[in-house]
Amino acid sequence: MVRKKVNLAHITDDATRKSTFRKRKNGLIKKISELSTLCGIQACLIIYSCWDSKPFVWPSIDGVNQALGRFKSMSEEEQAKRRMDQEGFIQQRIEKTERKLMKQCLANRELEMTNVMFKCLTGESSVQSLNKMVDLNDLAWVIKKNLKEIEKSLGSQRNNKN
Amino acid sequence: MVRKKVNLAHITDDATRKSTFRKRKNGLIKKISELSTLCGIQACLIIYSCWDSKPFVWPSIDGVNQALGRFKSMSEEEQAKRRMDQEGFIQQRIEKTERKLMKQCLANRELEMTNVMFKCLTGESSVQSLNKMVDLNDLAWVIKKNLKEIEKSLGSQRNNKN
DNA sequence: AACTATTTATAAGA
DNA sequence: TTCTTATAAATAGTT
Repeated sequence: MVRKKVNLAHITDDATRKSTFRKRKNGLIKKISELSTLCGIQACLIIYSCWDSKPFVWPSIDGVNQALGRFKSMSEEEQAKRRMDQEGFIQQRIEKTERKLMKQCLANRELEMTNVMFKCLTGESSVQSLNKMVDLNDLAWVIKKNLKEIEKSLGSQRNNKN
Repeated sequence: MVRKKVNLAHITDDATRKSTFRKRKNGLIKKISELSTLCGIQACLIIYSCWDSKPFVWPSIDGVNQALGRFKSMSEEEQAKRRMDQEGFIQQRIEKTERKLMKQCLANRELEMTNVMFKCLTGESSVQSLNKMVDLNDLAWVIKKNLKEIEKSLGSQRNNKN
């Protein structure tokens, strides 16, 4: 262990640099999404790295995070009520479809935003830009995390009741 | 003191929200500049808040404005063509889902949002742009609805288990 | 704008 | 890569 104070200069070792990049990139994404949620502001983050074939863009996932924030701060009663009037079978279908839809919506948001912004910033032609579209795995990661948060939130609320 | 764990939801108190924004914005700028230095990558951060009259841009507003200038000076035809390309590309993806109509609606909003964002960045009619930004809430509403569905599903699943 | 008790992020190591 | 853990760094609440 023995963590050292970070030396603010370019990391020369390839493996270390890549590892640091992964960790700090995730940290940054978390921070910007928190800032957006907490303070209700618009923000955009673009990261180009040699390790990702496509530029990472965090545009308005902000909308989702804000929605999640509101969801989390909902009163327990509302949530309980919401849960009550549902039938299992149909919800399973809804869940699947809605997840898919949300993913699709986000993906398309990302595609558009990335496409336009990337072109703006680089002045590249549209064909080249299309090849550099957002990595959908990044989106999947965000969605997965959000869903985990929801589950956690629901779980702990439930536990509090019992 | 007695610092609490941060509640990830919109801060309602104005003074607190502003204070938090100032602190976290600085933190974010520090983080992105560190990431850039340490890992030798390119990154861009844009923050638009109601407390700053101009959007904050890192690394420099000049570089971004320059890039955006290229976009603005593009011919009308090129922009129209570009837009068609995007919609065509996205449409293909949409056809894979069961929710074509809803998606199209969102796509249109996205185009508007992108335009608005660029207007903000170029400092062009920032007041109008800010007002339009609020329309993002409509989009958030749609996504929020989806999330509520997921919430219901998760809740009933849990109930079914017990 | 400064201060710290805490939380949060993360450099190293496994 | 992923996870763990000791420590550095960020920051919420307060003055």
